[in-house]
Amino acid sequence: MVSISDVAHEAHVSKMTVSRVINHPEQVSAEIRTDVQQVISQLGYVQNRAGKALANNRHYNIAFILLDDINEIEPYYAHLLMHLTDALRNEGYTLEMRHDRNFDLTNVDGFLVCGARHSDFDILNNLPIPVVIYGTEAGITSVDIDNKAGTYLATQLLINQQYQRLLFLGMAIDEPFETNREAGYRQAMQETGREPEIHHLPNNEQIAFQFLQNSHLSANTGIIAATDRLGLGALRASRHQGLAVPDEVGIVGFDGIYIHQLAEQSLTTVQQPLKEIAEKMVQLLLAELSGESVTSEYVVPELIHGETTIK
Amino acid sequence: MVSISDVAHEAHVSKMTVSRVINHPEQVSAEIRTDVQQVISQLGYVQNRAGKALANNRHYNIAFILLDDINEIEPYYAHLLMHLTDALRNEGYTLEMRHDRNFDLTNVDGFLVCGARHSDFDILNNLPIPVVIYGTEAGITSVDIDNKAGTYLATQLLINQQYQRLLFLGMAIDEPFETNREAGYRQAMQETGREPEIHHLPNNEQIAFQFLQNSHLSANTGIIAATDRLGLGALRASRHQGLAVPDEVGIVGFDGIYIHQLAEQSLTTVQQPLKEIAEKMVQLLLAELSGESVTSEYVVPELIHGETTIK
DNA sequence: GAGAAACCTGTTACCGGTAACATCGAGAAT
DNA sequence: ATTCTCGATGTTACCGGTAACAGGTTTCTC
Repeated sequence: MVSISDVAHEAHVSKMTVSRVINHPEQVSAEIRTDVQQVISQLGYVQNRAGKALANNRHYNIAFILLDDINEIEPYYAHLLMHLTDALRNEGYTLEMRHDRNFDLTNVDGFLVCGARHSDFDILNNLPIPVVIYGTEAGITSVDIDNKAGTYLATQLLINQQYQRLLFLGMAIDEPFETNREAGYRQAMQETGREPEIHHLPNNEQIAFQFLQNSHLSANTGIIAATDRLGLGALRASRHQGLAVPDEVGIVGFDGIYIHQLAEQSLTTVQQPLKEIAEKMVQLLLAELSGESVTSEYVVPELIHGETTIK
Repeated sequence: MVSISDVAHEAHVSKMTVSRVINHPEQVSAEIRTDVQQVISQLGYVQNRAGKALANNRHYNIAFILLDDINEIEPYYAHLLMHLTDALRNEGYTLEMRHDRNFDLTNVDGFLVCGARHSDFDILNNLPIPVVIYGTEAGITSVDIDNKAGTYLATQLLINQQYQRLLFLGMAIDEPFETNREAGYRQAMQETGREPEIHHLPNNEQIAFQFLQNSHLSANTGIIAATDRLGLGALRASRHQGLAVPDEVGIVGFDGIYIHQLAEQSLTTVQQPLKEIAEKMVQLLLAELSGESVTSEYVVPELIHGETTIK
């Protein structure tokens, strides 16, 4: 592996000049700068992360902490992880995965957290290194999807498609993302003078399926599900009861995890833009690391039209 | 963060003695050793990876390269990744994810590769740092599941359950894992004097579903699927045609990715023991890194009884 | 009981990089 | 012409850890 000394020697300058060309190119004369840059690309020099880490009192390593059950969220976990890694790699950082609540500070510069619950926020708020969470909570830098806007869009879609009864399948947990998804539905209903009808269930397609078997379904029903898993349960129940989807029952899920696979019909859904989320999380974390003060950000969900809504 | 110097100072010894207590404890007198160990745990000292990396001419970072389409294999990708990370973390390494064919050597000590195809092996064979692949190929250290044993078990199960016709749904690719899965089926068929019936399809539940709609199904059929996705398609087709599963049609998948979710009935399947696979991969890679010569390993698949086979 | 060997601990130098300071030459100011 | 300033580069020291060697005791050997 070629080191900064090799470059320095080859370019007949000191290591320090090479370092400057990389980190503060404006401090180096144009002539020497191009010389050195040429030698760098000629030798294929890449900075050694360990050396840089030691000199800068950094680790160039970020811990990604997954607090959700991995079985619950595999599909988007994998994608989020991939996008986070890519974004960090571009900045010379590695991503280390964890799935416990130790928040071990050794050899990491910051935390990216996914699936944090109320009970975690106290600890997260008092960590001595930067933290960015995926989700919403006052006091912690976060990136979140606009959940309310998502279900609002979904509900509007089903309203426009003339379904008479509009049902919301929510999750049986007390977390902001659930409350907000419900709020989006409520708002769309209220604006069009409809009575909301809300059921809370565990986030499981089988349970949703069974619940809807108990005479909750009828023709001309639109179902707004708080998650794709619930939406998938609704799809199965509809088909099982001989109700045509989307002609008699329309369904919109939330998350966008089943687009590529599995569903008997592809689910219309509110998709989480995972790449954008990952990039924003990394951007915020690195900004915090360089001492900037940052504010939480929201991303806009996108309605993906599948085969469970009309047209 | 407490450094080795802090420990040395507190324990009234040199840095070198502390280093020895950690890396070569047998070289230090019992008395001093316990002293130092006590100071270490008292101060909560943990080695700095960057310092260690620089001194040892290592990076303590491994690249995990995913060459499969992430959409194809999300579910087990997420789990494999988690187990790999855990195993490496125990040894002081981080795992860095990639999904391209660059095999960039900078800042990594070795590669773990998943989803490599024939065309990749030339490059992999000539990399100057250790590589362990998930799968089989002569010349490259690998960990693989015994695919043949898996389908052999699956086929035997369906034979024992008295299904008359036994169908194998294979994948339409020419890779060892496919050939071996087919071979396990063939062997079990041959040993019981049956005629194999094999169809090759793209690995997609919808395609399997449609294929089986064309009069390929009948009562008293056992289906051995080369993947869970094909198995899921078979399950849907059976149900759609009013064939009772498992009473009239028995189905066994392969991979174990749908155990926790999604299927209308849980799929009986040949499960890949991902934790064991991950641990073996890491163990082999680290052994190679310390100069030992290693040989590829196989892990034994386990039959998971779901609701698509009898009892 | 002297020399050798074994054992234990400390010292030095280095891994690759960068901050802080030192140096040097050229042009500006007076 | 002399000093001042500034821009460009080099030198030194250090980040945290470890290999290689040095030095000091103790134990063994005959």
